[in-house]
Amino acid sequence: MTAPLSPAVDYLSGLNEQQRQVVSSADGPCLVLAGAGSGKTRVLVHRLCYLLDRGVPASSIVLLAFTNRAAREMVSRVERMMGSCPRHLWAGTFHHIGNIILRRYGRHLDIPQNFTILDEEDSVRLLKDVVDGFGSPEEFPHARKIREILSFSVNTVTPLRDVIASSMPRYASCAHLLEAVATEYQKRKKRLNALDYDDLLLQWHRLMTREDIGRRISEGFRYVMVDEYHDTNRLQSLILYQLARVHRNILVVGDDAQSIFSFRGATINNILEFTRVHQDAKTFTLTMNYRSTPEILALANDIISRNRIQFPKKLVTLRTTGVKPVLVRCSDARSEALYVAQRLFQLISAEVPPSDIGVLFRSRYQAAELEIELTKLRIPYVVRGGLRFFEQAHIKDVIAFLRVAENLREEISWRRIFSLCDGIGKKSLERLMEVLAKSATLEEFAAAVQELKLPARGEETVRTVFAILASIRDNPDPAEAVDRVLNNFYRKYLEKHFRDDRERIEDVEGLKEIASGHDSIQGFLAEASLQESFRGERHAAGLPVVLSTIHQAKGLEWRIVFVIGLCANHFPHQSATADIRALEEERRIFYVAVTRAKEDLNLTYYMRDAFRTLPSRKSIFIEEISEGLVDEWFYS
DNA sequence: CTAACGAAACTTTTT
DNA sequence: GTTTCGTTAG
Ligand SMILES: Nc1ncnc2c1ncn2[C@@H]1O[C@H](COP(=O)(O)OP(=O)(O)OP(=O)(O)O)[C@@H](O)[C@H]1O
Repeated sequence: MTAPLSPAVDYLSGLNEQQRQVVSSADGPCLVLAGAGSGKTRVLVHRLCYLLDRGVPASSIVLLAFTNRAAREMVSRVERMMGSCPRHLWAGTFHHIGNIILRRYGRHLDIPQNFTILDEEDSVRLLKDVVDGFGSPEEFPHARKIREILSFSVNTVTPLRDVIASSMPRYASCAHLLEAVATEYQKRKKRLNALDYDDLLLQWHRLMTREDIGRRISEGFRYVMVDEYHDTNRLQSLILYQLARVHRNILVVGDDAQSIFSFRGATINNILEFTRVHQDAKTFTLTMNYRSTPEILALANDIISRNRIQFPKKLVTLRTTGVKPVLVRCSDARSEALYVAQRLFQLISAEVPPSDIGVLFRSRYQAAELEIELTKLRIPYVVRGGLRFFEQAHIKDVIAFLRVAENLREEISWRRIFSLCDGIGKKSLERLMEVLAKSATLEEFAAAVQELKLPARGEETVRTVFAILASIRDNPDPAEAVDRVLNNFYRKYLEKHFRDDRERIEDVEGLKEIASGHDSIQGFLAEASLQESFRGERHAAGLPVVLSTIHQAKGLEWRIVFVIGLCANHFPHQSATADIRALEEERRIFYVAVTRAKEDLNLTYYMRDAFRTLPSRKSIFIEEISEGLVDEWFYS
């Protein structure tokens, strides 16, 4: 290999000494432990460039991030720095990488190449079906709850029984029944040729522990890098261990104070045990914050210092003095929305780029009032959090057609499709499912349905469905497929059943546009279940203001940040106030929100909840702020 | 057997 | 706001 003309030293500029150390010497297992805004992500990007520059093939590097958006952002930064796009770099969430690997090597585990990925709603539906089959006599948790428990058990690598005993003692009495449900659920997934989100990790791990194939995969990955390591779970740490077992070049970066995903099994034990699990691991720390003004950091430090079960940490900055964070009291949720909307309007009128502004909240519903006001003022925005674009009912309805075209056995989508059919009710649906179970091909199924003597109207709609599916199979172009479903069937359904059919049709047309970026249905379906895109994110007019849950704002930054809804009733979340560990995690969520701001931080709360007779008051996280760290305003 | 209507009971955070 | 349940008419 010839020496590159541009020396690797380029990628060491724009870094401080501690950061340079990591970029140039993070071989072997390395843990970078550093606070918010200290340049962890920047270090990963520079390290990537450094490796590529020295001739490491992109295809032998895997970058695991918490969201696909974050991974894309890092890759595009690499691209900007190197001036070219690194081809075949592995970058994405654990689930995304797991999906690719299982498509490629799944046959070693008897997983067919065309498996369907069940999203959360699909899993719950399947579980509900299983539970109904059991006929629950006593008090039994809701399918949603069961999914949560099973998922937690998989992600923490803990037997179901232990999960129930430790976090769901209420259901200890029916633990045996829950285990039976779990077993049946696994069987049903197998029969449907489907994997749920947890399986993407679980089966990937199973694959990695196979001596032959696991070693071969690991051999392919010379460098493994992980961002946001504090929000990985035990199963993920086991995958990483196997993934890096040949070359042992594993670089993880994280900050225990920003761990906010314990509800899906994330644990800072992964950080704490890293040097023990990976022999001879090096530890690096970055101590300088480059993001925020001293005033913002003073508040952040004050907030996190209230946590008892937390390693003490103080952020230090070189940035010059700015303005104190502002705390604004409003009368109710609407007036808070009015205040924020007006401020945004002023800022944007004063030529502040909307993309410099972020509005953050604990829960998705807290953005509702603000959305109304922003629409009135014609301020473009996107909301990140809550229901993803691909999880909307009308999108899933259309996707269901592509899913069964791809995987005939996938009953969840069949049920979905048939319940859209005029003239098909509960009884016909069950009969159709019985026939499906006995059919090996689409033709067989269609033929058997003819014999069924469905009600006349039902018969006709079902025939339309089969015609559409046959045409999708003959011409498996994703965009064409979406178009055919919409125009030969679904448009009529929407017009008949919904007042907001126009919007929904627009969404489906948006779906078609996304589909046109794919040449295989399988690739398109993977995007639909694994990408975290939200409504309006794609075709947003101009640069929209971002409204985001704090969870979705991880790793991001804005010059101006608003954190809204800091009321006792909403933040910390109600169910998290009793348990100290849960409460401290809520405090970390607030800490993450505050540390997103570079220069200008605005905190708002209100005194009256519209739908409650109880008065509201400020969040305890606001109450406990030390004297003199914020300026208090009132808005009415 | 299906469709349509209204009441009631949920609604944290994510892949 | 949305899903789920029961009731009733066709
Ligand atoms: N050496 C440096 N010189 C100048 N700016 C820097 C330096 N290191 C980091 N920054 C800037 O500081 C900001 C925070 O960096 P980065 O996002 O990498 O931090 P982080 O540690 O990943 O933060 P978080 O933990 O909040 O995700 C970015 O705007 C980045 O460009």
